Amino acid sequence: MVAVTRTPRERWIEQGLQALAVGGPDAVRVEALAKGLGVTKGGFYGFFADREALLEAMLDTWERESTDEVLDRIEREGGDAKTKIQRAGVLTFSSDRLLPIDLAVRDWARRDEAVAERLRRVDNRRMELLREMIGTFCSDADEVEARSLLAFCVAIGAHFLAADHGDRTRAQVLTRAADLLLDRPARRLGAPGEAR
Amino acid sequence: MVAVTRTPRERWIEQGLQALAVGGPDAVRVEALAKGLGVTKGGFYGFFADREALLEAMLDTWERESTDEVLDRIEREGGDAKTKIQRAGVLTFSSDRLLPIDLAVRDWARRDEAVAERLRRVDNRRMELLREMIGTFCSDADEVEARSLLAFCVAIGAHFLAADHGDRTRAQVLTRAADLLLDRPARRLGAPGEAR
DNA sequence: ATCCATGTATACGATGCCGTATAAAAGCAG
DNA sequence: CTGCTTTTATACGGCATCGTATACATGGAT
Repeated sequence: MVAVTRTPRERWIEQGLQALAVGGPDAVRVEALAKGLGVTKGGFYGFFADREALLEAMLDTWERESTDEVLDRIEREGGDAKTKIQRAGVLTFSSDRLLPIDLAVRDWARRDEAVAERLRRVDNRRMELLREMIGTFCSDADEVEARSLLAFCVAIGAHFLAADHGDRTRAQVLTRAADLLLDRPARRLGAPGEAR
Repeated sequence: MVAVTRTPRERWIEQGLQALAVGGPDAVRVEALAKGLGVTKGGFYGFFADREALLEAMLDTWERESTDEVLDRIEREGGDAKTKIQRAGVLTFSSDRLLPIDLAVRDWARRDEAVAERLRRVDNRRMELLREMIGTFCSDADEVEARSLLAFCVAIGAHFLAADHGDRTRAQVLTRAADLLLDRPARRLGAPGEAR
C-alpha cells in the first residue's frame, strides 16, 4: 500500500491557484496545469471528478488561507488593534501569493454567485477586524462603518486603479490616506489643509 | 453602390462590449457574438482582421465613451465643481452600461499592459476632475491627492467588495463615507464620533 | 522475486473556436 | 430585368480542451 504520490492533490490545487492569479478562472485548464507540472493530465482525474471540482478545491484552500490562517497568526502574535490590522493587511495584501489570487477571486465573484458567497464570508471577517480597530478611537458606529469601508476599499481599489500622482508615488499618497482614515482625531483630520 | 449594412461594425463592437461586461475578455468569442446578433460570423471578417482587432476597437469605443463623451457632457451642462464630480460619478459608475465594462477592463488591465496603458489615460483624466473638486475646499496638495485617491478607490472598490454592514445598507455607508471625504471641514470630519 | 495499488502516459471522440474560401442572397444602378 | 457590390451562410482545416478508456510504470507488501 501507500504508493508514492508523485503529483499529489495539493500540487494540482497550487498550480491551479497560480493559474488563477495570473490569468483568471478561464486560465485554469487541466492540460495546461499538467504541462506546468511536467506531467500529463493522466493522474488529475484520480483526485478530481472534473475541472469544476478543482475550482471548488482551489476556493476552499484560498478561503482557509485567507481567513483562518491569517487570523490565527494574528491572534497568536498579539499586539494592539492597530498592529493587528496592519499585520492583517501585510499578510494578505502585500503577499505576492495571496494578493493576485484575491484580486482574481473578486473579479470572478462578479460572474459567479457561489464565488461571491465565499468572498462575502471572507470579506465579512476582515471587516470585523477593521471595525474593531477603528472602534478604538471612534465612538460613532456609523462613522466606524464608513471608515472601515473606506479602508477596505482603498486596500482593494488601489490595485485596480491606474492613475498617476504627478511627483508623488502611490505609496506616499496611500500613506497619507491611511493617516486620514486610521489616526486618532488629535490630528484634526477633518480640517483639510490644517493637518500636519 | 451603398448596399445596406445589416450588421455594421458598430454592432459587433457593442456586442463585444456586452460580452466583455458579462464574462471578461475571454468571453468575447467571434462565433458567440454572431449567435447573439442572430447571424453567423460570415460578415465579421469584413470589418475586422481578426478577434484581436475587435478587442482594440472595443477599447477605442470604451475609452472615448468613458472620457470625451462624459467630460464633454459635464462641461456643457456646467455647474460648480462638486456638481460636476457627482455628475461624472453618476455618468460612469451608476451606468448599467459603462460600469460593468469599466470593472472588466480593470481586471483585464492587470494581465495586459496595452489595456493598462489605456486605463491609465482614462483614470488620469478622472483623477484630474477629483483634484479640481477637492482642491476647492482643501488647500494642502498632499491631502487633496490622498482624498482624491480615496474617493476614486471607494467608487471602484465598493463594487469588488462583498462585505455586509449589519443593519445598514451599503448605500447608507457610502453616503457617510462620501461625507467624510467630500464635505467642507465645517463638519469637523476629522473628529470621529463628534461629527453630525 | 512477485503481486498489486497507485500514479502516469497515450490515444480517443466530442466540442468549441479560429480564420479562410467560396457560394448564395439582397439591394441599388442602369 | 440585368449586373454589380456588399453582406451573409456554409463548409473546411486546424487547434485546444474536455472527460474517458486503457495500457504502462513504479515502488511497497508479501
